Amino acid sequence: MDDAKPLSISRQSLQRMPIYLENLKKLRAAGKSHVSAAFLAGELGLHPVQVRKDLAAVSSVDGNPRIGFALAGLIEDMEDFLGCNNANEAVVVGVGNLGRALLSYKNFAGYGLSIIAGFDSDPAVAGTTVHGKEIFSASRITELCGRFGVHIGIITTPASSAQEVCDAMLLGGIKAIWNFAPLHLNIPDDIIITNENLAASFAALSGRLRQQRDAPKL
Amino acid sequence: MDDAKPLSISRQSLQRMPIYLENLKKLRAAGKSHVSAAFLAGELGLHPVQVRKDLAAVSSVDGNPRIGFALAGLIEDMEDFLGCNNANEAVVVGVGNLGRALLSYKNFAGYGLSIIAGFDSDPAVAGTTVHGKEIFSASRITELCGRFGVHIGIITTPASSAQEVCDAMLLGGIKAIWNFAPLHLNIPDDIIITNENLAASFAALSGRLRQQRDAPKL
DNA sequence: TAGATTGTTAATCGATTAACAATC
DNA sequence: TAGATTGTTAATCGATTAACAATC
Repeated sequence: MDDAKPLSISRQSLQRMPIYLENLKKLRAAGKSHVSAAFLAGELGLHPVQVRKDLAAVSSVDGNPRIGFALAGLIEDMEDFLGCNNANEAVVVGVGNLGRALLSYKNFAGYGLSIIAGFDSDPAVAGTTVHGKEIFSASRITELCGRFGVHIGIITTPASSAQEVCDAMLLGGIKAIWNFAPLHLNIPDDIIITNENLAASFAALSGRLRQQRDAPKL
Repeated sequence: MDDAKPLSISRQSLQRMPIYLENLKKLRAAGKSHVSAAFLAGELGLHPVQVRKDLAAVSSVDGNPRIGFALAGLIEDMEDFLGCNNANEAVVVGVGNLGRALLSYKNFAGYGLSIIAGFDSDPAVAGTTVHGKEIFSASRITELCGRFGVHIGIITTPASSAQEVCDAMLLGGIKAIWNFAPLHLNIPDDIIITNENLAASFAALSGRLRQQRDAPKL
C-alpha cells in the first residue's frame, strides 16, 4: 500500500523529469550521495515545492528530512519512470539536415531512446547510412515500421509530404509522433503527438523580445 | 481610442500566432477573402473561443459577424504583430548537424527571421560557409555580435561549452537566447530564453506513450 | 428577419506557490 | 534538542472554456 502513485502526471512535470535525471546523474558523477529538492530547485531555477512534488511523484521511497533524497535510488526510480531501460525505439522520415541531426544526436542514448533507421523519398539518399543507421526508401515506411515493431515516428519532411508520411506511419503501427513539419496533422484521437514547430518557436522568442522592448517599463 | 490592445499576451497565445499566420496565408493562396475563427479552430484542432481571443488580440479591426475576419487585414496585422517586417536577425553558435539544419532552414524567412552567421570553435569549420552564410571562429562571438547588432543568439553546442558561449553572447549584446544545449544556463533576469531540449522532448513523448499504454483504460 | 459569428463576462480547470505540521 | 527538509492541504494564479447578449 505504499506504492500508490498518482495515476497520471502533468505534462509539464513529465517534461521536467529528463532534466532532473540529467542533473541527478551529474551530481552522482560528482560523488554526492544525497540531494535535497531545494538544492535541485536552485540549480535549475525552479520552485522548491514544485521540485519536491515532481520527485515525490516518481520516487519509490520517501525523501529524508534533514538530508534529502538518496541519489542512487532516485536515479533508478526516475530511469524506471521514464522507461530508460526499455530501449524506446523510433524511426525518422526525412533525412535532410534536421533528420541527420536527430540521427546523429548523442543525448538520446542516456534516456534509452534510439532512432534505429531513417526514410527518405530521394533515391540518392535511400540506401545510404547516417551515423551507422540505414536509410530506406519512403515507400517502405508502413512495411518496415511494422516489421521493426517501432511505435514512435519522427517527421522531419517538408510540410507538403508530412500528412502522407504520417498516414503511412500510422498504418505501420506507429502510436506516437514527433512532428517537426510546420503544419497541423490530422490523426485519430488515440495517437500521441508532439509538435515541434521551429519557426514558430523562433518567432515566439523574437516576439517576446519585441514585447519586452516595447513595454513602457516594468 | 480603438487601438487599445492588451499590453501583453500569454506565452501560449504567442506560440500559436505563427501557426495561425501560416494557415491564413494558405487560405489566401487558395483564393479566400474571409475566414471565421470557428473555421480556423476546426482546421487546427483548437477551441473556437481560444482562436477568437487570439485573433482579437492582434487584429486592428473587429471581426465581422456573419462572415468572419477579412484575410488580408488579418495577415497584415499578424505580420506586424510578430515583427515579420522587422528582419529579426540571429546568430548560431555550434555548426554541427543541428546548427547546419537551422542555418539552412527555409521556413524562417516567412516570419522575417534570419540567421545571418554562424560560429564554431573547430578551425576546420570556421572560415567555411553554410547555406551562403559565413562561419566565424568562436573566439569572435562577443566582437561580432556587437558589430552585427544582433540581439538573438542560438546555442547548438555541446552542453560543456554552452555556458561559456552564452556568456560571450551576453557580452556582445545578445538579449534573447534560443538554447538547444541540454543544460540550465545561468543568465540575468532581463534576458529572455527559450530552452529546446530535444532529448527531454523525446523522452517526454515516449513517457506519454508508456503512460497511455500502462493506463488501466480510459 | 433568421442565423452565423462576433466580443465579453463569468465559470472551470490545471498547475504553481504558500503555509504549516511532521520528522529525522 | 534545533534545524533542515519533508509531504500535504489550502490559496493563488493563469489559461481555457462556457454562456450569452450584440451585430451584421
